[in-house]
Formats: sequence, structure tokens, C-alpha cells
Amino acid sequence: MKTERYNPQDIEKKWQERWAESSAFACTHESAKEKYYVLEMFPYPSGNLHMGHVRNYSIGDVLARAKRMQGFNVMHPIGWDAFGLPAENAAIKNNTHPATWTYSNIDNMRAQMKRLGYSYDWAREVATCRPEYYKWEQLFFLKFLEKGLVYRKKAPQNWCPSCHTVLANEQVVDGKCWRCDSQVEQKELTQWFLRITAYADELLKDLKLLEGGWPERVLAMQNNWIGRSEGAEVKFKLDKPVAGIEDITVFTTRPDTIYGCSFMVLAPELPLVQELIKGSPSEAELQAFIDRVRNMDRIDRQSDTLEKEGVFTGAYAVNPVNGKKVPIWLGNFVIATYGTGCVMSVPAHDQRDFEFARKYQLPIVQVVSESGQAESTDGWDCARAGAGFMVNSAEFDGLTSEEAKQKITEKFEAMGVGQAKVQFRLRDWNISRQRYWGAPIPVVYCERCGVVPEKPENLPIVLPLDVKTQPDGKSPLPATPSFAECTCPACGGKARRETDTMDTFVESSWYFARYTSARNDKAAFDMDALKYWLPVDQYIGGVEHAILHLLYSRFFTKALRDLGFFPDSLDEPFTRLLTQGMVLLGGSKMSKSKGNIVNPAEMIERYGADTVRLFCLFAAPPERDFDWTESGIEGSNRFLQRIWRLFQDGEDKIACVKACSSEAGDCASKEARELRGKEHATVKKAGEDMGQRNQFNTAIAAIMELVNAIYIFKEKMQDSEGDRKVFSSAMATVLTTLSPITPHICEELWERMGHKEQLAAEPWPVFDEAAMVRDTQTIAVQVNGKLRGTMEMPTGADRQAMEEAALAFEPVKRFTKDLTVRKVIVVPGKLVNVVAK
RNA sequence: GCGAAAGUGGCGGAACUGGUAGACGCCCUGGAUUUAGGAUCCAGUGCCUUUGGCGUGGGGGUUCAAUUCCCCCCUUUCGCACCA
Repeated sequence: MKTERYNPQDIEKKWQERWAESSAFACTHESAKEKYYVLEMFPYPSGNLHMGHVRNYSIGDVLARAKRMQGFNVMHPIGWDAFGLPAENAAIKNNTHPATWTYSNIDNMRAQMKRLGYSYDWAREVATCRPEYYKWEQLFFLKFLEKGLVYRKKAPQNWCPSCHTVLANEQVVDGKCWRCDSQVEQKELTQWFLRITAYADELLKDLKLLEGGWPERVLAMQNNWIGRSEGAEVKFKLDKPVAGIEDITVFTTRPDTIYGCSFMVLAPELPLVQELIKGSPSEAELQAFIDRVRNMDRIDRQSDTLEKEGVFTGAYAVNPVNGKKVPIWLGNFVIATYGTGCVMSVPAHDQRDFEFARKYQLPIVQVVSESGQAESTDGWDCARAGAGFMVNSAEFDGLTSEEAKQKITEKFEAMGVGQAKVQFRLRDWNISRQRYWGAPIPVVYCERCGVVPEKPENLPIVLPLDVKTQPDGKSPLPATPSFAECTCPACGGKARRETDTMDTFVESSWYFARYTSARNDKAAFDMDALKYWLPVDQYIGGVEHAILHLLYSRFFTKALRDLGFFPDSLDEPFTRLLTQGMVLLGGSKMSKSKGNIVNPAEMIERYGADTVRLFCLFAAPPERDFDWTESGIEGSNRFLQRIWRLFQDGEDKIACVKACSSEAGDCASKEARELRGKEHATVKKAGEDMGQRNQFNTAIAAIMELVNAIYIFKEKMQDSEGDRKVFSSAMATVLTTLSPITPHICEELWERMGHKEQLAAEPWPVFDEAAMVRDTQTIAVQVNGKLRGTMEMPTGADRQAMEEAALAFEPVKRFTKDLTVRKVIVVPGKLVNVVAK
């Protein structure tokens, strides 16, 4: 018999065309069905899909297809995070335009995605570099501005000299640029900020809502990043006020220890320090210290090996609670941007203060004692007592430190010198970028009116495309008169347009919502569609976005909610998050520079898209890293060949039936009943693993078991209608349950079974628990908890029958020969444990 | 230092509420088929001193029974880290 070979290239193309023709994956919010929104983090159009993309999008596609079959109205969209620096750099290098480069990459990658058979609703595709998209972002900017959520500030900024732009705090990793690894410098600039700190509390609190749906480590990272500390702000008056400065405010998490404050340390770069040291006899020395600290780079400055250094300013402050004069020092370890940049030092109870006090021979006063007795601090080698009883603290002596925290804070309030204060580590988000390829910021600088927001009706402020990128990477916009020179929206006079563009993370902070009405040119969103589709039920992407993108999107969701763009009830954008692992080669991350790359296009060419998808899902659970191996992908291909062959060899026995269509009455033989039982068990397991547990590897394993069982059955089956039906039904089940993972081969064989409707439109089979009940069960037999053998017993055997059978079981007799049976534990249908001594 | 995750055969991994540890796949071994190779099929495949014993990072504990629950420790990976 001549058998036809499995030829994925033809099959896959055929079905991709059919799905497109029938708009198989289009969706609408006007549906009575329960919705399910599956989203993978949209790609940056860098040129070609890499294996990480393939894994990411394959995971999402399986989920989308499985949920669709399971009766949900599924939205599965895709788009392009299309603004950003690489486009500019590539354009400079290849002497082209960023837009040309970007759009051609999009075309290429879209074709590659289609070649993988992803079930996207392509009608919802967005590209963030199109004015139809960023227009709405410019509108949000104006609304944010109105609400005070956007503001302009001059401050030292993270500056990447190689990218020629500032970076957000989140984009500085170990003192280096997240993109190009260059050392980040500090540069004083006037920039636009999004007031993410206004939502710090809510962003932190709502992490609770995500528990269970998000990986704990991502929640932990966000928690860390937001960094909430409770404490108090306290004002210390200067002993001798200097020009314009009468007092210094410190932030402390330990207001209870204020009686132990013996000095104060300030961050050297604070402006108030300049005032403080002016005219001091040692001004020159102090200035030298300040300059030296200022010039240290960020890494050295913040490493824990940094030697703590300080200088005494000559000035004193007065502790408000006891009137003691404390010297004011400058210290290289104090961070100007945290709290007030001024620290009250309590060396007895803070390790860092302790070391500093020892080094510069400053007094150490104990105010918290575990025993409640004041001790001498002379012999101490480190700071002590996080909690205990107050000592040396006037009327607070004897209180617990917890009580004192509150009481002393109340005292500050009563005295009018301070109050309770919650401090966050989170900083506002600098969104200005001194680069060309980004969304223009819709404000102008008018000679007469100053900073003027654009009028909403003037949006979009279109990024001009007729510019030439500069070889040095500097933005061409300031030198483009048609863009930079404009009229003031307020007075109509001469004005200059803002030529910085927005951080690309702004675009990706709301794209998931735009998909719900991607073609709407009247408004950013259609409220009905938002209410129906949001939040995203399952979001899938790499953990590298644990802070950046995910935090920004959470912030945008809350801000847009409060501006009325999003439904009131929407607090979080992504209900569940899956952070997929990396695809490695030879144990390390695939990278062009290392040359350890597996090109998806090549693999698709060699094995077909189905095999590539199958391997990506089978090799490991989705959140874990896995190593790409040649033998692994061949194994996956072999499995599909095996299904193909099973179908070819059994074609004369296959009837056009659906999954789980054979009935108990068709099962004349034990073998038929076994296969039918396995079939139903597979539907159950694969359905749960794919639809609920995101355990695609075990779903595949279960289907492989079914295929193995069909092979065994085929050898033994009778030429009877019943057996043919059992066989055909099991085949249909393989195709149906496997179709989310390898949709093309399944569609093809489904059609060859004689079905006229697409498998993509087929519902998930319904399993029958009764079918899974077997004639006999294997019972494990233990003696004292150790397995001594197994016995086959009729299903439903009662406890007594099981106990008797076990006691009569030869290995049990042998192992209990010299012992007395004390107890017999019976787990019906599973095991018998004979306890003997 | 703080926080999170993870340690199971030669390898990737399974075991969902404590109940036959190693499903499924890779690798490997033997056999069938083939001129040969490949492919396929069948059998085997945790370790050992094999009527038995030992095995889920190590050590204790709870239990008739522990990869699973509790305590202590070790290792690896990741994130944060002078945050007052």
C-alpha cells in the first residue's frame, strides 16, 4: 500500500488560508457568551521572530484555541510596539528611515506569525507608531496635565550618553542603561513626569487583588520597587539660622528613637547644604567633599562596600523633643531623593549610624532596651534592639518601642514640629525622551504664554516623516522648522513645539485596551467594549517586564479609570499573569553575539509549524526555561508522523464521527472498553491542563498516551462496527484535543475523516465519568507501608473483600509470616496496607 | 542582609486534596525488518551486593503511609539592597 507522507508545508498553508477566508478567529463584544481575553505582550518589530517569541505566542495561542473550544468568546489580538530607539539606530546604520525600517519589519514578522498559524483576530492589529494610535495617547497626556498627573520639573536625570536620551529609574539597571548597557550619567534637565507616585498606595494595596493570579516573585518585585515605609517627618530647628534656612526636616521610620539622636547627616548634593556651608570657615573643604561625592558614579555610590565617609559642617540642629544640640554632618551614603535627604542618626539602634558614630567618635545613646534597663554602650560592637522598652526618653520611658512610635509621633504633632508620614521608594516617571522616533508630546512653548498644552481638536500632533536622522543619534526634530515652529494654541503668537518625544513605555501602557475597539476613530475606546472585554484574563510574557511595563500599565489603568476613560470598576488590567521561561541553547540564553541561535523560520521550513509549536509546549512547563535540542524537536515531529501514520494505516476503519461519540454498547470487548475509558480520561485531563492549569506539557503527554493506546487497540480490533466506532471516536478525540497545539495537521486529518466543518469551530468534547470506570482495578498491596505487590480486583470491591484478598495474597503472607497483623488500612479502589508487628 | 522560586533517573520532566515515585518524551541497549543507512515495529531501561535492599538536596519529626505536612540545615537561580 502506498502511503502519503506527512507534508506539513502544504497542509499548513492550506489551513492558514482557510482560516483567513472564514475569519475563523474574529470576535465581537456583542455576544451573550462569557468572554475570555488572552493576550501576549506585543513584540517590538525588530526584524524577525526569535524562538522566545514563538514560545510566547504559542502558549497564548493554545490557550486561546482551547478556551474558544470550551465555549468562551475569546479575544486574541496582536500588534506592534513600534516606536523606539532600535529603529533609529538601524535607520542610521542602513541609511533608511525609521518608519520604513519599522513597517517592513512589521510586514515580515506578521508573515512569520501567520506562518505559525496563530489564531489572532487580525482586524484588531495596532501599531503604536501610527498617528491613529498615538493620537489618543496625546489626548491622555492633555487630560493628565489638566489633572496634575503630568508635570514639568528640572532635576538631575539619568542620562544615557550612547542613546542620547534620559531614562526612567526603572530603565536603569545596576547603574547602566537597560538597553545598551552604557554607564548612566546624571544630568540636570527639565523634563515631563507622570505622577505615578500619586497612585503608590493603590498600586501597592492592589497587589493583593493579584495574589493567586500573578507569580509571587513578580508581586514581590513590585512590592519592593514601590517600597513603602511608615514613619514620621520631624523638623529640627537650626541652632543658628542661616540665610533663608531655619530648620531641617528629616524622615525617620523610628520616631521612637528620637531621644537617642546624636547627630544628623545630610545628602551632600542637597541645595540647602550650599546655604548651610556658605561662609563657613571650612567651606572650601566641604565643597571639595560635595564635589567628590557628586562625581562618584551611581554604582560605587550605592554599593555596600562603599566606605562611609562624612564631614562636619560646623552647624548644629536642635532636637525638638529634648532641646539637645546635635552636629550636622554630610555623608556620602545619604540619598538625596529618598525621604527629605536628611537623616537623624541614632547610632545605638541603627547599624549604619553606629558605624558612622564609631568612625567619627560621636556619642551613642541607648533609648531602647530589651530588658528595660539602660546600659552602657561602650562595649557594643553593633547597633542593638530593634524592639524593646524605652529608656533615656523622658516621659516615654518604660513604654514598648511600638507604643512609643505612636506616642512620640503624637507629641510631634502637638508641638507642631512633625507628623506621621508614609514614604515610598517609587519615583515619578520621567517620560521625556530626546529622540526622534516616538510620540510627540502635545505642548508648545509660547514666547508670551509660556508652556501651553495643545488643543484636543489639534490632535494628533503628527511626527513628521520627512526628516533625516542624524548620524550622532540626536533628534532631528529641533532642527525641523515645519514641526518645531508653530503657533500658540492660546494666543496665536509665535511658539516652539516640544521636540522631546514620549517614552515608548507610554504606548505599551494602554494598548491592551485599544484592542477592544482598535478601529475606533471617534474615541480612544468604546466603553461597552471595554466593559465587556477588560480586564485581560490571561496575560503572557517575559519576566523582564516584571516592574517596568507591568507597573506602568497598572498605573495607567488606575489613572484612566479616574479620568473616566476606563470603567469605574476596573482596578487592574491583568487578572492572571504567566511569565514564560526562556528558550536556551546549550544551557545559555540564545543570543546573536554568542552565535547560539536557532532560527524559527528554518525550523518551520524543516519540520513545519505544528512541530515547532508542539516542541515549544512539550519541552517544559511554560514558566520554566528550557533547552532547545535537536533530538527534542525530532521527537515532537516523530509524534506527529505517528499520528499521520496511524490515520493512514487505519483509514479504511475510520468513520466520520466526532470525539467521544462511541457508546458503551459499542464496546463488545474489554479492549474496546479500555480504549473508550482512556479516551474520556484524556478529554478530561487535556481539557483541564490546557484550559485551566496552563500545563501544556502534561496535556500533550496525556494525548500521547491515548495515541499509544489506539496503536495497541488497532492491532487487536475486530472487524466489527462497534470496534470501528470506538477506534474512530478515539481518533477524533486525538485530533480535537490536540488541535489547539498543532492545529494544521488536526484540521487536515479531521477533513480527511469526512468532516465538512472546520475543527477550529468544533466544541471541546464532553467526557463521561462513567466511561472511565474500568472493569478491574489494580490494587497496591503494602505491608507496613512498603509495596509488596499489586492485585487486580473487580471495580467496586468492598473493604472487606479487599482486606481478605490482601491477607490471602502470597507476598503478604510471606512478609507477615513471623508477625501479628495489627491493623489493615483499606483505601477503596487504590490500596491495602497491612500493618503487622 | 531582605524577598521570591527551585532542588526527583544519563537528560527534559510527571505524580492535581498524603495512598503503587519516575507518567510522557529524549538518550541508550537488544531484537525484527532492510543490500546498507535512515525510518518503523517489538522488548528493555532509577541504583545496588537482586527470594532482597536503597532511593525525590541533607538531617530530624508527624503518620498505617510523606516528593507531598512540620522543624532545622545545605545548594542553585532570580529580584532588591547604605531607603534612614
